[in-house]
Amino acid sequence: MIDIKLLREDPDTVRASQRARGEDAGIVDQILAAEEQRRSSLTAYEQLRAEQKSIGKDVARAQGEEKQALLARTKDLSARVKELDASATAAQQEFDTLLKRVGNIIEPGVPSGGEDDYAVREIIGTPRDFAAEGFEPKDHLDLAEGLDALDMARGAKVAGSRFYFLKGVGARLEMALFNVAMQQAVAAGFVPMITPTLVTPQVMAGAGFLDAHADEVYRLEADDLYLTGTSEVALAGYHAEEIIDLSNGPIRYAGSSTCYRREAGSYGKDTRGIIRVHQFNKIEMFVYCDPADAAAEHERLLGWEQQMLANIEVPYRIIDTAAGDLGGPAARKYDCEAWVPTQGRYRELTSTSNCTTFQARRLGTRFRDADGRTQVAATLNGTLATTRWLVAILENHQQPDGSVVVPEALRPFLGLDVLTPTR
RNA sequence: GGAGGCGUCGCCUAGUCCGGUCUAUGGCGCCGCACUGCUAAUGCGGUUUGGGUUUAUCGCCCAUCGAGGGUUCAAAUCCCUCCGCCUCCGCCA
Repeated sequence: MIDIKLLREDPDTVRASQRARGEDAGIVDQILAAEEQRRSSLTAYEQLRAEQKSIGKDVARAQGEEKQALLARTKDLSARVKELDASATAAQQEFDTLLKRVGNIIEPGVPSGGEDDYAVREIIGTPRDFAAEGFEPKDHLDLAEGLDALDMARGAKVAGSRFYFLKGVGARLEMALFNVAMQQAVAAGFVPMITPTLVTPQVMAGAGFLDAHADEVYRLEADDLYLTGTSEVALAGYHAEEIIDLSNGPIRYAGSSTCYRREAGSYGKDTRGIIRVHQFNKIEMFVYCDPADAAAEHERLLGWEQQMLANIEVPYRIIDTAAGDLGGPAARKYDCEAWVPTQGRYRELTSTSNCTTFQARRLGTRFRDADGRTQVAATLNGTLATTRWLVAILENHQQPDGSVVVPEALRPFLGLDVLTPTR
């Protein structure tokens, strides 16, 4: 949720942000009208309510006929107060509904447009030339099956399409990767967290995942809970309705969780292997900080992602996601995309978003600034490792015989230098 | 799953039985001022959060006693539902 004060004082910035996202700029005027309505009906209610309370005190003191007269008056008043209360509540709801439809104000410099209008910020490393090496690279599924590291067929048997078993060295590789990620996070001062993967509707909505992403989310109707698609959700809810202490700098959490995504509307896309699956694991960085520090913290998160990507030694690029592809809560988003040789293109491995105060405002997470006043905190998130990283590791480090060289940084955690095919 | 107890503005706590004078008591902590050679002690004042009004301030008003409903002219207080914590019983990885 954006700041109504900003919308009131600088509606043009909000309109420009909406246009860059390809969304309705006209909503700004609707909100201003609804806000006007909200305030006037609230004032009307409060005035009458004050009168009612004041007469209430007289009632308590009065006796006999005087008391009866006051009671008659205040009975009538009571009914009118109820009416005004109802209309003030309705105006507030109308206003809230409209305000929640506005995405976060994009940061200056974010490219306008949709999914394909990203700007490439940097390209790191060079893809291997398999032709020059004299062999055709296998895709991650062929490699993993050769290593007996992945069982898609039985995943489908047990849970349906887009489910899988990581097996043997596949399971070990993921655990090694996650251990490296957690070790790095702890060294950087992050507090490790293993989070709930089921959350209440309030938390899911507060984190911003019931707006545009509602189709993506699994819901457990019998219990009125949602399965989270990232530990960001639980970590955003962690300090909901709290005033947190940021006087010692940002609070940084490294969340580890299984992630669940319905992948609705992606039928036929990425059906091979574990690029796009309903369930995977992830280590996620999540930060609460002073909004004034948020842009700098965003760069730091990107830096930690890059440090982690360097550990797996794959070529990748960094893109500055276009406004229309940001999702509601993000003001800016950088994705790191690794080169996938058999696809001849870059695929997302990490994503770091600066949500500024958007999430925290809705969740009620505030801090005390230097003047002792409460202010809405900023939240940011970024990926440190996911199951999908295995795709990039396997494909980029494969050898002609189907074996895979283990990146140096993973070896101490995996206990293997090379993964060798079993068939 | 069953029975009982509890939930008050940072922490502790009074108030709930019996609705109105609660503008929620007191202590601790914290902040400011005064006093003091310094510290301590002492005294005085302040100290939930959100919103409205005004906006340079002061101020005034509304809401907030776990959450949401209800009864009533009036609810921390009475009723209902839910949540959380504690104790006991039952069941079970």
